[in-house]
Amino acid sequence: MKPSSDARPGTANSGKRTTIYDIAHSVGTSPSAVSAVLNGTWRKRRISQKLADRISAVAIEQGYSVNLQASVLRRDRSNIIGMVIPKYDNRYFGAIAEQFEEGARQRGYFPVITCTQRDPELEFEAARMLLSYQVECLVVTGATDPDRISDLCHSAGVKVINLDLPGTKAPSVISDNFQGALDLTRLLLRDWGNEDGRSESLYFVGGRTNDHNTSERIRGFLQAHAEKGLNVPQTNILACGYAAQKAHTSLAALERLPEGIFVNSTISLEGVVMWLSELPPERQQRIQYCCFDWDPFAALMPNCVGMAQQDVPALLDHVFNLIKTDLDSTEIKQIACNLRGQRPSQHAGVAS
Amino acid sequence: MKPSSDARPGTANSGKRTTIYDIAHSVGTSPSAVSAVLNGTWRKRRISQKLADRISAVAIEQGYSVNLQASVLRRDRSNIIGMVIPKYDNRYFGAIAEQFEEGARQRGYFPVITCTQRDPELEFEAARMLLSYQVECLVVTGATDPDRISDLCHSAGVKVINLDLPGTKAPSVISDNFQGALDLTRLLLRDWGNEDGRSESLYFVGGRTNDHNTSERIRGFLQAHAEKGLNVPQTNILACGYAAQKAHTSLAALERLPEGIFVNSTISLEGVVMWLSELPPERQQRIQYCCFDWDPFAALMPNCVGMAQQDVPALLDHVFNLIKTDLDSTEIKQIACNLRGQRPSQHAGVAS
DNA sequence: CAATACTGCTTCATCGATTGAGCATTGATG
DNA sequence: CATCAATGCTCAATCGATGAAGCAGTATTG
Repeated sequence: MKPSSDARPGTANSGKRTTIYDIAHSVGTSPSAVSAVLNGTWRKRRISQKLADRISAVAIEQGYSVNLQASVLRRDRSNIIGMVIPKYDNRYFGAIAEQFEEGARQRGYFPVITCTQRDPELEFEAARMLLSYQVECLVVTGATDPDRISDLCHSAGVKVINLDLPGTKAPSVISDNFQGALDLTRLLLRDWGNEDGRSESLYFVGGRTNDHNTSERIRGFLQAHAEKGLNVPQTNILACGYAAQKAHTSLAALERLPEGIFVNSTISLEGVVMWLSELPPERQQRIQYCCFDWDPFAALMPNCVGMAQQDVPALLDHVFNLIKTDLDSTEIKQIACNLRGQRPSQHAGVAS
Repeated sequence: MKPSSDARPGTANSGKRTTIYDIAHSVGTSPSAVSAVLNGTWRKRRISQKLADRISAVAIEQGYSVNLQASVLRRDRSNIIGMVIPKYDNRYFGAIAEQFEEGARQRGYFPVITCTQRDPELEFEAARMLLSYQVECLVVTGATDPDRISDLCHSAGVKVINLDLPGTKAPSVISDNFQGALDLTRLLLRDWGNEDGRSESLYFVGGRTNDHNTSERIRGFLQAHAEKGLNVPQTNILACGYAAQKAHTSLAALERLPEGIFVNSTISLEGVVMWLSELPPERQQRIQYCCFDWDPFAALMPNCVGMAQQDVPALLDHVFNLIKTDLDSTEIKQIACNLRGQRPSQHAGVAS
């Protein structure tokens, strides 16, 4: 026997946590029998029903719970899977986090998520930390430099998957940003040049031109304009980063008001609606927008023509499939977005 | 020396993770020297600068990272603090999660958050799981039955703190729901009986009457009515739970349209605005609402008169203070909310 | 020059759970 | 009755990191 033999049987072992040694002592058996009973391998290890029952009873009575540090250390598998995510402050990342946890639990994993505030250095440090906790697999969501983290994981023999933003050194699962942006822009441009008599090209607000998603969305945005024979001046692309304030500032700096805006994320949209709300009502009403990503309130705002909702369940299904099949490609899987148009009745409300 | 001596020095130890034994072997020194160097205690343990440098170099070269399972098992402290949270799908819980992580990291802890989908059984299981990971402290956010989790933690000698919803067996940090609801209701009732000629009492939508926050908010709601000499019929309280769909259904079932609604959470508000958007525009415009909790888009919706934003930084400050001082009271600390009124220009927009 | 202090490292037990190997005991078989 | 198998359990090594104790060497002191 090893530790604390001062456990008073029958009373909650206050202070220190109960171990299998405490229980073995109370029951008068060996730690290995206790271990077998409590981790479910006791039938295989030929422990009698009677002893198993006694051990279980004492374990419950003393409020035992395994020390997973010890357990994981001994076994080869940790059952922990990690996720690095930039923020929790919008529906997209919120849904990813929730469904990652749910999917992980369903598959018998213990999920650990770390939020890294879009800070590349923190992303890397968080990944390192998760590796130290022996994660079996790491899902890197929306990372600025996913390849650096891929290298880290490979050298530790840990599976990595990129989500939302692709990398070149691990399989990636992302949305079909080009098609989504194309559809969304078409929706906003649908009535352009008709009844309303609008003819200018749209503005594009938010994101960073050097990130893959933004550049793909710009490509879709431009193609939709080309289809209509519209030319987009360089100055209409305001890829000002992912902060609400930046979008606000960029728009406020414009000399002439835009007629329509393609907003690159709900975060940027916060800045856009803030800016809109500061305009006089009659000017507000002229400005329509659409937004990549979905939010239940934003979708019902008066000037919102449509949103592209990323298919989070499908994204995570693919992630978990990759985890299972441990395919070690560097393929980029693209998932279609769901286009959500404005509800008709609200639309009517605006027109009044 | 203990494990894998087949490590080829100079190459990434593919497959298996590098351990201090591998490094000790490569450098030609002892594991304990390696341990001391890599965890920073080497000066205290009188390791020479020269040896420390060689060890560090090899560690970096081989991509070493500590096995925290082993490390935590050996030490008495884990540095892990856990949080159980119901959802990530709104700004309030999103902000709590983000700031919990940030605050924890600043204080040298490793935060682990688990999302439990408002499922009491999952809340309990998740808490149990976090205990198995040797958390030093557990923050239980918005739990249905926090006391049951408190018992669990006490028997394991682990500190617990309730956040958002109070319990009786651990210190709690919550918002001042009564005062917040009182202020918010007053705001919505401000013009009642004047220009608009409205005289009915408001409706209260969302939450559960048997949860502390909802009942406190109802108390504030009623008091604001009493101040105006308004009587609130029992049928105006629609505490239909925390799902958007429930709020929608409850409102749709009403025979007469309400003139004003106090919405108990942004989740419920989703159902409310959905319901509103389905009404004909001229009826929509008559219905004003306010909402406990804050969301940047919801705050700018045409019919929104105001929101009560819970003070997440202050809430978490108190949580971390409690963790530090390990006070074992069962006190309930209440934090004031910030009332956020509708921006004037948007208001004007609605009136037009 | 002996006693003492200091430097720089290694040895080994330990944290708690897991698991292959092995030891009694009982029952079945030829 | 000897042999073999099955049953029910215990022993002890192990996972990787940690740190108290200890052991050589070198430097300092009286």
